Amino acid sequence: MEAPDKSGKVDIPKKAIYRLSLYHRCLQKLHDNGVNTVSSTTLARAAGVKPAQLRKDLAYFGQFGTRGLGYPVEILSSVIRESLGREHLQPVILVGAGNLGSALLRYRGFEKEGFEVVAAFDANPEAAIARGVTIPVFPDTEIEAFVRARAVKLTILCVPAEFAQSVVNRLVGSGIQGVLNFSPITLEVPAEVTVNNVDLALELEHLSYFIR
Amino acid sequence: MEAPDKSGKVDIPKKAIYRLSLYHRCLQKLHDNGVNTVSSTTLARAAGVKPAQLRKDLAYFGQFGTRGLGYPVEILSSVIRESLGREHLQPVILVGAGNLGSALLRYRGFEKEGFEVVAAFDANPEAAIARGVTIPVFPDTEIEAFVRARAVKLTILCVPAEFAQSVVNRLVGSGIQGVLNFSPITLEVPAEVTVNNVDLALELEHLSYFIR
DNA sequence: AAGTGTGAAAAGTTTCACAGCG
DNA sequence: CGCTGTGAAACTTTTCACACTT
Repeated sequence: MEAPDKSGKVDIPKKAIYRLSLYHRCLQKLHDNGVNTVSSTTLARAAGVKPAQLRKDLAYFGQFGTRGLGYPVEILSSVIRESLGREHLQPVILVGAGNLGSALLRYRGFEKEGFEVVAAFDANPEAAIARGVTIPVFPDTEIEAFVRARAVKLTILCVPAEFAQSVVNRLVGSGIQGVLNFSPITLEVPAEVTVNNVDLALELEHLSYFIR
Repeated sequence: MEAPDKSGKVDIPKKAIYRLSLYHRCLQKLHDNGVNTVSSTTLARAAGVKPAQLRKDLAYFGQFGTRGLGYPVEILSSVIRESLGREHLQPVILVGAGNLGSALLRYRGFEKEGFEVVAAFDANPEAAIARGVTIPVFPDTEIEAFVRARAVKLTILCVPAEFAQSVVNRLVGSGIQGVLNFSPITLEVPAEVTVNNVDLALELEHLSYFIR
């Protein structure tokens, strides 16, 4: 009964999609522990949300539970995986392999969750390689060719703030559709491109408001 | 006329507080460029929000603008700074100086925004020091004594997921009130402690939903 | 008995539109 | 005239409460 929105997807709260990733991770953990079935109460506690919210979030995608019993861990996990568009391995590139960028490359957090960082780009590839980065690092002039050739859609952006907008313009022009932006700057992109900002100093500043 | 809530603060949307940090940063940039006065339209564009929202957000804290003219950059900047509790330099510690943690230490993003990371703690301080960290790195057994002695209220947490909860318990027990958590896990803390999660893999997963 | 699925109410947030001030 | 400050409307998201299923 719901009308699809302009992008062709039904109306699902944006925050629900964030939580879906959270549920997905919790389900994987349960699966690793050999759990087959989980109730909304238990899964919600693991994810740090209320049971009613979890049930409502899942209901946006269908009916997966059994009344009186709970949700089948493995099935629910695949359903979420599919809903998030994670059935296929997504190649990701990283642009700006300075201090933060090269640390993210050495950090295995992305691989653990099933993303493959296939290449990095920097104005000075040698410096990044010297920092102990093991994946290929190319000069930033090669971004466009690589993104087009490999049809890369996701990028992690760690360049200094003053270069971020011009780099993102080039990325978008080459076909990038999602940007995980670590530069403390508001990026301007076309509506069809999604930007997620991770602004570390901002997060600290936000915290400082709450510490009485 | 507004009733204060339990914590003694008036009812301000949580998201407005996030945006306040954003405005603060934009104002500093304007100030550096010698701008004295700014309209809601201009400042809102810089911050990536709508003018009406900016005005509403500022109105939660008082009346700072001049009708027909705009806002005084320097005054507004200090007012926000004060509202956020940033008048005084806040000491911050970092726990878990592994790959990601030591990168954050070398990265100067926090200092640039006026936070001083005064010490780091790790199970293996030598390894962190070998990674080129220049601020003091202590064994994690010394966390409690340090936090109490220096009255540290903010911490950046970068320990592996399996240790995060027990470390945060110790931090909270020592008086920490704000945690910037990089571990991909839901932390349980008392209500008076604020946790901000930065979950890198989750952000990527969230993006992958939006790339068609 | 246990636990999902869901309408409807409540709460929270954003946007509008315009009165009013400098 | 230009631009702020703000009530009221619109919209979004969360929570409740209970009918319903296994």
